[in-house]
Amino acid sequence: MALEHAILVSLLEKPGSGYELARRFERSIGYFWTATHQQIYRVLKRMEGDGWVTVREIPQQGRPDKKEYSVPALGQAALSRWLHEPIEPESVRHDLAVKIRGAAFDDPAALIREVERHHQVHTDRLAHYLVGERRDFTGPEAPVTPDDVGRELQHVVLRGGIAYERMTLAWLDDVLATLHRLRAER
Amino acid sequence: MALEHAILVSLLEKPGSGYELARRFERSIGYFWTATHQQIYRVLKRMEGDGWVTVREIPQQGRPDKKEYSVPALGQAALSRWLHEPIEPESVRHDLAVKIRGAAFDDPAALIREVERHHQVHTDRLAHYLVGERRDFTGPEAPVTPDDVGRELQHVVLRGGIAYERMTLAWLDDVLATLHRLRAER
DNA sequence: CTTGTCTATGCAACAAGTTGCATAGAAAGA
DNA sequence: TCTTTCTATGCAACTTGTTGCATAGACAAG
Repeated sequence: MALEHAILVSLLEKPGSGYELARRFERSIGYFWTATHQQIYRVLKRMEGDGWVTVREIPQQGRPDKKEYSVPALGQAALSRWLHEPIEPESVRHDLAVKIRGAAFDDPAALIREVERHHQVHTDRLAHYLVGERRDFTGPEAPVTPDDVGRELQHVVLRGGIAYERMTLAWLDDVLATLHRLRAER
Repeated sequence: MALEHAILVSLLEKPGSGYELARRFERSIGYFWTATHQQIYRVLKRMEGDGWVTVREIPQQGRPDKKEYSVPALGQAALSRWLHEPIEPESVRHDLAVKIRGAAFDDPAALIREVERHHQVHTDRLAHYLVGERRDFTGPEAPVTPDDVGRELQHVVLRGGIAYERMTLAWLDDVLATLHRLRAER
């Protein structure tokens, strides 16, 4: 499982509670790794048992106490081990592609709205990435310190997200053009 | 679950056995939807129970009998229903992105080989797609018949795969350049 | 004053996906 | 001849991931 490792990375970048992790998985990290809060709480429990994370209870006034997790040496070692293992290039699960091929046995034109909806979602994601990029990665390049290494690596991952959204939008345009053409020719 | 629907699409395109489906899921369909043979057999059993597919036993000499599945009206109706439901834009699981961000807490240069390996895999996939495209989708465009609709839709999905691989390769080049730069600056 | 949202954690049940193993004959290669 | 690969199907056990629900105080909107 790589959820454990995604959590380790996120906690190394910044310690936080399960709840905070869940929100990060809806934003930055969630764009290339998704997880629900139930999953995160369960895995955190196991990781705590394995000594990969340590907890610090933080009492709060007016809201439930939170458990702030951070990563001790044992957890960082576990991450290192994983980093040195080869992994399989990702396997995709692309519902929309299945639908498009399936539309041959139904009405292809009926898919236009669905594709437009996806187009909108990806447009929004791209805009969101670009805002984040302008906010976090502009300005003069400072000399390389350990922190800048992390910043550079976060930036290259973000550039990947941007490239992915742009490619997807161009492809969805292609899909829409194809669906419109098929409808016109029918 | 969408595996059922991916199977319906594949069987509508061409009836076949569980074994044949498993192989298709390693090739064309598998590039946007993966499944192992155990999963396929199990789901086919359930779909048979639901009347979404029908079986025809085909005795063979010299090798085990095979069960050829095809899709009756009930299955096609199930597919239609799914096609008219909205779906969530896919959630990605991109191990490599997690590794890249994680490398900030280890040695980024150690990731170079892994990234190169992924680059090679995606280069091969792209080449494979391009061969398939030349084989199946070149030549003069025939007038639009129902079969051509399917062909057009398969082509636009394949173009999506090609665009994805090209984008990924460009991004991996960016990642490699970044990792080399960080190593040089260290 | 009631409804809804936010913070914060968690259990239980279920669905989906993975891994390991088993069978078994045919054909091809070492 | 022996081993491997291919065709063809399947069970059992396990790991992951999803869905529904529960608790509970604070705060904001209607």
